[in-house]
Amino acid sequence: MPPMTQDSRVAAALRDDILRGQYRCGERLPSERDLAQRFGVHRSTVREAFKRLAQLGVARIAPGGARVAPIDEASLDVVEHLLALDDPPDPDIVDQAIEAISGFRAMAARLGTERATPEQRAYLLDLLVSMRQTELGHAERAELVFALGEAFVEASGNMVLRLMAKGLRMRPEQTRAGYEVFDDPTTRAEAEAQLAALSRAIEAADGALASESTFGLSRLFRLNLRERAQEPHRS
Amino acid sequence: MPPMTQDSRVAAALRDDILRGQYRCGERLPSERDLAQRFGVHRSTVREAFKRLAQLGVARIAPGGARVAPIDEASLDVVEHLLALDDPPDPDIVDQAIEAISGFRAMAARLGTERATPEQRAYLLDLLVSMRQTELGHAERAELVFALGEAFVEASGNMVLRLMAKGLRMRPEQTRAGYEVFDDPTTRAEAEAQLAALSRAIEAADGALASESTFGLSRLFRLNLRERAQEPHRS
DNA sequence: CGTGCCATCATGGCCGGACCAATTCTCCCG
DNA sequence: CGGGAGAATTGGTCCGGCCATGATGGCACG
Repeated sequence: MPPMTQDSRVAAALRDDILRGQYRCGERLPSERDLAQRFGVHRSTVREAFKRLAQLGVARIAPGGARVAPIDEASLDVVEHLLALDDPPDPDIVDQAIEAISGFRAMAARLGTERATPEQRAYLLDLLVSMRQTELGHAERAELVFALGEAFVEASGNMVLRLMAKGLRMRPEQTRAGYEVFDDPTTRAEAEAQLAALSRAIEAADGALASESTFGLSRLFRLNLRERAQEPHRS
Repeated sequence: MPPMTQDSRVAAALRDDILRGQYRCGERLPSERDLAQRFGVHRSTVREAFKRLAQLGVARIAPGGARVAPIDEASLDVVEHLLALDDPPDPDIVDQAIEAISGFRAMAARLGTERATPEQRAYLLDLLVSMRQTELGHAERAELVFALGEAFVEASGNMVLRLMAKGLRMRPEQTRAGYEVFDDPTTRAEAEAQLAALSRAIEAADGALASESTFGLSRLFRLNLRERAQEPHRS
């Protein structure tokens, strides 16, 4: 869908190389002229790719040579690419992302619950009712969980939150396994309890309770997902 | 400190124009050739600037014309520039940013508290003790508050959290007024209570309590800051 | 008068080459 | 072995040009 231009191709290749750790932090990348020859493009095309890498925060480009930037100078946007690097991605990265998303959802739930209009509140409760239906495939449930997060962000009316959410979206197939918590009777009961608490929180505009129950729910997903990731693949 | 290259100059000018709303969303930006003439640079320089804008997510560049992208396609990194646009910046943006930061700090406090090593826990408690000192200027207090947030993020050991934190840093002078809560006896008592709760949370590795008390503390700052912003300037 | 189609133009994508200043590298000298 | 001068490399910017693709306007037709 995105027009595959040459400069984006080059940028993607270099970005993935960097994120994969092919160049140590601080190490000099090949020169623009070298890369131009290697990729069979003009130097100005490589320069455009470099500008994107610099904006992404993975490279620092300066006279004398472009160098790999320390990871903590990167933009939040790199997370998306880190998760897309391999298939399956590094389970460690996935777990950290899920954990961050759990925390973020708790935060969105709090702010959203405190600010929601009556209509938004009704919609949120609607989503929760849907989620408690017995017969739901993992895909449908994943969609509801996603929609719930988006609804909280929307209800918060906070643009910064929206931008954060954008940087934290994961591909559905990477989270789907988490929803198996609804298959096991024990974990299902706990999930149901958290959903009930979340409903009460929304009705009462209780941000703290919304935050807690959302985090508890996300933790169930996360722990389940981590167990699944540690099992040997059966495909 | 960053070398002021021509392309970064052009990119900054266009970015600020866009963020200031000079171009409506979806509207076509001037052509590369026009801008090159307007800024007195070569077209390839403008192209490099465009690539950065595209990576920032504020412009979508395609054959036929570059267009302004909808705000929610932007990177979290735009927040920094939104806050730097005017002096003083739009109080609405500032308030949303502070709110998001409050939520983020609560989330970091939770994850950090649950994961901290004994050494990190000791350091966190140390910071809290420092913050409860009576004689502290707003600047020193601001530094401590900042350090506390960074310490929680560090303790969480979560890289995604680190990246989020980077996108949420505010300039000290924009938050300093919030620390006046320690001047008023009433709010000071409340702040002290939250700090005490946070200490207990860290000692007990109680993530939920850490989250609550951190959010409560941040809210004090935020409400105070908002009041100050609404007062007429006395400078 | 409205409408759909086609030629034309403008725009971005990319290329080849060039010059400069600053950095980095190399090698020789002390 | 250390240091400094000169050479090579590198990024920053510019020039001018070609191409394919969207945008645009005018013209013929209904």
